[in-house]
Amino acid sequence: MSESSSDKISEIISEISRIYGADEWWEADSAEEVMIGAILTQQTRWENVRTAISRLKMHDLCSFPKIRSADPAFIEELIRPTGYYRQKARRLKLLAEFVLERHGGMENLSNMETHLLRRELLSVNGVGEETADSILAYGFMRDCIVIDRYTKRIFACAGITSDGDELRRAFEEALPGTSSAKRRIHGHLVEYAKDFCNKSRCEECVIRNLCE
DNA sequence: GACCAGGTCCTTG
DNA sequence: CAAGGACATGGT
Repeated sequence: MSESSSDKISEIISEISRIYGADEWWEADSAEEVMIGAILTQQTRWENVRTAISRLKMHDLCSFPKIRSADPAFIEELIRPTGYYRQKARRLKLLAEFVLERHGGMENLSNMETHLLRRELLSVNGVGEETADSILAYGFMRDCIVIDRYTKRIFACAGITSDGDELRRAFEEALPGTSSAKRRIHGHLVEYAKDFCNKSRCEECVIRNLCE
C-alpha cells in the first residue's frame, strides 16, 4: 500500500460525508438489539432485519434471556425473512448463551476493555470480524471502525486495497478519531456504496475522480 | 429467472 | 492457507 493511502482515504471520506447527513446510522434501542440485528443482517438487506426484529419484539423475544429459553423453531419462524434462518436462529441461541452464561449478562460485557471484548465476541460461532466490529461500534459505542464488504469495495475501486487488515490500519491513521465519527463514516460508506456502486450509477461516482 | 443482499463457517486441494 | 460451497428469503 502506498504511503499516501491514508491521505486518499481522508479525501474520500470527506467527499462522502459531504453528501450524506450526520445521522446515527444503526437503528436499535439497545446494545442487545444491536447484537441481535448484527447476526440477522448477515448477507441480507436491512429492511428484512427490521421486519424480523419487529416480529421478535411482538412476541417479547428481542432479548437474550427470552431468546435463550425460547423454542428454536419459533425463533426460526420469526426471523425467516432474513434468510439463513435456521443458521441465524442457532447463532442467536449461541450468542444468548455467551452473554448470559459465559459473561453473566450485558452489564459485565459493557465493562470489558475493547480489545478483550473483541476477542471474546470473535470466539462465538457466527460472529466474524464485521459482526464483532458492528457490535463494538454501534452496540457498545467503542472506538472502532467497521470494515465491511461495501467499505472494501469502495476502497478497492479507488485503487487502495481490499485487504481488511490493511484497510483497518490505514483508517486508524486517516481518521480524526472520535468513535461517533467512525460510526457515522461507516454508515456513510455503506449508504454511498448502495447508491453508487452499481451498474446504473457507477459512472456518477465522485470517488472515480480520486482514483488512479 | 438470474442476481444480489450491512457474512461466516466448514470442507478441500 | 486460499478457494469454493453452504446457508435461504426477498426484492429488482
